[in-house]
Amino acid sequence: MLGNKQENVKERIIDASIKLFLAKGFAGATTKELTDAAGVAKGTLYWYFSGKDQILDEILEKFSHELYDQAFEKVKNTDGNFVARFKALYRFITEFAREKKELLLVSTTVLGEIAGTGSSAEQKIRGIQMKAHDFIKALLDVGQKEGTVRRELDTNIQAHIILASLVGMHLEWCLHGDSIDAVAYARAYRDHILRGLGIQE
Amino acid sequence: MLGNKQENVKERIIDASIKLFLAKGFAGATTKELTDAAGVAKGTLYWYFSGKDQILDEILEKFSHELYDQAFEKVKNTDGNFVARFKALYRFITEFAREKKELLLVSTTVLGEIAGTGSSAEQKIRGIQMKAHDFIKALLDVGQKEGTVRRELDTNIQAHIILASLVGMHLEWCLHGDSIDAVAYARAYRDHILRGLGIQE
Amino acid sequence: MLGNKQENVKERIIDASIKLFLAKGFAGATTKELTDAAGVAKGTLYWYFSGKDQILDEILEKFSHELYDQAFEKVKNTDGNFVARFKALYRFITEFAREKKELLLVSTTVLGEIAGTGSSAEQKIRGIQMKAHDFIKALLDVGQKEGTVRRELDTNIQAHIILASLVGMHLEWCLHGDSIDAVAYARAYRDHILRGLGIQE
Amino acid sequence: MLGNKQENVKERIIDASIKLFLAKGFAGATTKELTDAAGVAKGTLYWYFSGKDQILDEILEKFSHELYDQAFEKVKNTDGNFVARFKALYRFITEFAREKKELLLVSTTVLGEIAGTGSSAEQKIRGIQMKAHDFIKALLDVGQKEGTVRRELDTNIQAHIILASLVGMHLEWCLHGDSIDAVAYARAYRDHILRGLGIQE
DNA sequence: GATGAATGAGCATTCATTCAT
DNA sequence: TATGAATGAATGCTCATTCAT
Repeated sequence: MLGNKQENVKERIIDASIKLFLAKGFAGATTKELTDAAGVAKGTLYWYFSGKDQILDEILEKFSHELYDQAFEKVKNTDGNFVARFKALYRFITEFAREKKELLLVSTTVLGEIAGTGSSAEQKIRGIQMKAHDFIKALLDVGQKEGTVRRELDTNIQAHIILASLVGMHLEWCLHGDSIDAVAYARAYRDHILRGLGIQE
Repeated sequence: MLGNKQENVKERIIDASIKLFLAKGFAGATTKELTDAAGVAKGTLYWYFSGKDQILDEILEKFSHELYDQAFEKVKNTDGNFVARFKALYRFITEFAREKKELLLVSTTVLGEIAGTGSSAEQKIRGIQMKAHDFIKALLDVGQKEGTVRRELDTNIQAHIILASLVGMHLEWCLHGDSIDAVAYARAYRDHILRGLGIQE
Repeated sequence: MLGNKQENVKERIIDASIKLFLAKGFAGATTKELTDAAGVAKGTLYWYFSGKDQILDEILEKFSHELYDQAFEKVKNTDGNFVARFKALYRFITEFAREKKELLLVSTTVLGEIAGTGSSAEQKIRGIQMKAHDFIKALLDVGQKEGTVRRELDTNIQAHIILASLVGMHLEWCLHGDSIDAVAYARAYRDHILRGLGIQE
Repeated sequence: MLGNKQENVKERIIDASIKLFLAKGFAGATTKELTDAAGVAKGTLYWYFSGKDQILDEILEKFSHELYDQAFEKVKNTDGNFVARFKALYRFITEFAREKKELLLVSTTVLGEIAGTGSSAEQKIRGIQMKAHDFIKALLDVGQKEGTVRRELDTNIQAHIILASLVGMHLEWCLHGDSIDAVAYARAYRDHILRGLGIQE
């Protein structure tokens, strides 16, 4: 089908862009590199996207949908107390990180580059972060009610801390990815956060 | 003295660069903007620096020296157990963050942009992170020996986690700086990490 | 009939092109705009025309035929002296300008854009102008013989002047079309030219 | 002096642009051709101008000042009746056309190309034309009061006609410049207009 | 030391044209 | 006939860097 082929080209451009934005930054990756890597002509980029900006936008959209939306869905369908739900969330994110490492990393690393530019990508990232923050805060609130999460903690701040920890962890993976045992690291990180919330296993 | 004036110009360029790299990213800030903000002519930049790259190098050098070297010095001169020493470290970093917010942030945010480029700035950042990691690991090792830090934790991984948390925290400040009570947030973050290490206050 | 439909498509492309060349100039109007306005796909343009250039060629052809050829025919069939024939010519042009304003204007306005390019369109415009010049000169020569047009005037130059006046008038309509009473203006212009030829009404 | 050299470069770019806009149209002349013809690098254009548009703006500014402002000044300082003043105006324009042929022509030929674009150049052209129209109308009004210009003519329309005639004459020069005896043509044109105003020599 | 005019490689983007369907 | 995805040369423009003054 035509539809398949078309989507294929668009997908190839996005995939190439994810890899190149990660390796060279958003500003550092040129459209020529993008299209060369995708195996299409320069002009083809502009048939599928309005410009470089929109590629980043679609990457973030994809990230938001594939990671957070699905993660939240997963957690909603998980029974048990806060610990079980947080572990489910963490497991999903860790698995995602293994399969779609670059998609996760590019969303994190581009963040510093575009923060403060007022671009539509920045709006989108802020939106994603806000949604994630609110979701985690709601999770923590339930955790406090059921007595799993320490009562005296400010769930708003703790949600910020958890998100910041995740972002920091992703950046570490980006910088030291090869020299780290990702599975052990992720588990240690998860337990660190749980202890930080006053939860002893 | 001439010497003073020279240093003054160089310092002005660095200060302007810190602000602009933070606001627009490294690639996004142009040399014209840098020199305009510093109040010098375009050519002057090349009297003091070999190019844009070297400005970033010197910023990272400055960051490494002013934050980590001094922080480590401070901690070395602090008596008491791990908790006291970690709090001293954390206090220094927090105070630094208040006084030289941009210097701290630019070092963090530029990170994602240049990771994977193989530039000299990337080497420098990796070096700084490694030094910081080793220092914190050593701190944790001592903490384990004195019984403050949980024995079963892998201090190598925990050092990574602590560093990642700091980086994540700085990025949060960068993105949501205005809507966050920095002092309360920093204290909560510190205690979160301590609990993550198995330390109950 | 298929034949009808084909002509219809071609006609639609030409009509859309006339409007767009007028609004945006020849170089300023893109093939996408042309085909969008005509309601056909981009590729279709190349079934009916060899390229953008040929559209302009056909517009000029159409213009040459519909305006000048018919105007000359009309004048040839008009009895009476020079004044009657000139008025007939002028009336035809004015009526044409009312009905097919854009066709007339595009032929005039594109002129400046393509003059000196050596394109086939330029050849065609020169040819049209030359034909018009010769026709008007012949008209003036007869006028002189019958004693209507002043004897001492150089009919070659006067023909140039009349043509230049027509072109200038059309450009004025293009620039100030809305703020001008076209009928009064055209009549005043006609009488101005007649007086310029030494003819008092 | 530096000032001289700088002005020289800017002047060279403007002169080259006038020639190229005339030969290839505004859209048809590329920045590379402009800078090659001026003997400077591509980037230099952007040191002196904000872009191609601004070159056209400055050309029109120059045209407005050098032709109309000075022509109007000349006419104001001319004694005698309308005929004397109109001849002075015409003489100035004709002399200008001989010395700065291209500047005059480019202002006329670009007109059709940019009409309707809403560009700043279009605003400027309209402004120039309006100023010229008002000036000529005022001249005609005085001519009517002193009894030189026919009373029953609408000076507003006659001013339009005179301007349109001038524009048409310039375009003729552009198209048939080489095959026309400019001096004889200009004089014939002038007398044609005067007769059109009801003035017999 | 300091300037800023000048450079030109490189950038994102446009668009007339082609061609498989 | 008609389509529209794909092309790539060409465009206007940017910007790190150089260098004569």
